[in-house]
Amino acid sequence: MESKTDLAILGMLTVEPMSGYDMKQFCEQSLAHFWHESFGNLYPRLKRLANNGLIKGNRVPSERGPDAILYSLTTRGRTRLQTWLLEPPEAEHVRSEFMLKFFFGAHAPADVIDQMLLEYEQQQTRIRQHYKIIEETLRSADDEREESFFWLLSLRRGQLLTAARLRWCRECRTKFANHKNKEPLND
Amino acid sequence: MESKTDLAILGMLTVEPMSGYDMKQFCEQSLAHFWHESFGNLYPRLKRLANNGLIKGNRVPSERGPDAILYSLTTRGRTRLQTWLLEPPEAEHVRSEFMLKFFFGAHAPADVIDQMLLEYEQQQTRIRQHYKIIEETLRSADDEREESFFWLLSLRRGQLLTAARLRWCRECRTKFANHKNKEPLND
DNA sequence: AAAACCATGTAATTGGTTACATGATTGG
DNA sequence: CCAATCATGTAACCAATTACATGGTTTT
Repeated sequence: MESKTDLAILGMLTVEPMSGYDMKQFCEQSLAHFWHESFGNLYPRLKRLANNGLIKGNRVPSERGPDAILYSLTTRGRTRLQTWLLEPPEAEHVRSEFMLKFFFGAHAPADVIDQMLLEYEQQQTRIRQHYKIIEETLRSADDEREESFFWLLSLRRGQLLTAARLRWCRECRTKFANHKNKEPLND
Repeated sequence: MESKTDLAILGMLTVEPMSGYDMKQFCEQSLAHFWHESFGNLYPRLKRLANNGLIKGNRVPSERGPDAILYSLTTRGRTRLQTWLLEPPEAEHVRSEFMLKFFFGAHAPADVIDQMLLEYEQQQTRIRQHYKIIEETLRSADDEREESFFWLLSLRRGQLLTAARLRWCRECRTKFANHKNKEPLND
């Protein structure tokens, strides 16, 4: 009954009270490189959590649009989050269509794979720029929140991984340049 | 109706004819760091694909156990694989429970997160060793298959990413050592 | 003879996506 | 006034996991 989404919600509410809409944005801005949520999942989960007393919601007028439901953590919710943090994380079932395609890339025309790599490189470059902005925001915030220690390290991980992906991309594209004259597998 | 699993199956069958059991092993050995399949998903998919004429299966005696159904690509299957490779990969919905926990790590006792990082580091070290073995196997194979170009580059990506994760892990654990005296957030 | 591995399969469940519907508010 | 953004919600769908069931073969 309890999904990881529930825990993500509880986690986000430790940052500050949020609406479902806020959470979607928080996912896209701050958790994007390791977490994802959709509205169709978020809203029903929020209702359930409120019914179970882990969060509570108040209808409030929004500064920028129609009324929103601002949720905040209850004691039970905070406790649940803390016990979850004590459990070891479950094994992940990764599925990267990009890498699946690349792995079987011998069966595609070379320039198609090359193009795919180019777009991947551009995407990673955009991500790198995004990280830079986040880093400035985090460092310049004189909030001095305890959490910023973990937020900066999470960011750091994203930066190291993006750098590695970019390096791989360039290596690939170089090797590809020599390889390109050959035709795709004649199958 | 068609899932990515179908394409993964078609892809694996370009390597050689395989049974469902073989495919599960292939996923665990060769695609592990970017693809995952379960039996409960694989077997029904294989039947569907065979019914639709994208693959065909023959019951054969196994060298090491009970009879197996050896599947191989049909012309239609190979064509489907090739057209899929031309399409750009879909955006991925990443969900890393490990990172979710880490991001909210300020709400857990420091030594719990430290332990989590330690286990993560050990896991990545094991993966690195696994890659080393695969690399030797791939390089020493005098198959000289066209595909090995892509296989080695896929491996290379795994190695770069694992190195980045290990580096991050060590950075984290160092910073943690200084941070540890502080208590978890008093919430 | 038991344990471990080989091999295939099905049923129940579930967690989540997509698409759709609605409507308020703001900015150009 | 129109488009974009803000905001919440539901219904249909689906892909995949988990758990279960079965039984052959090899190794110890």
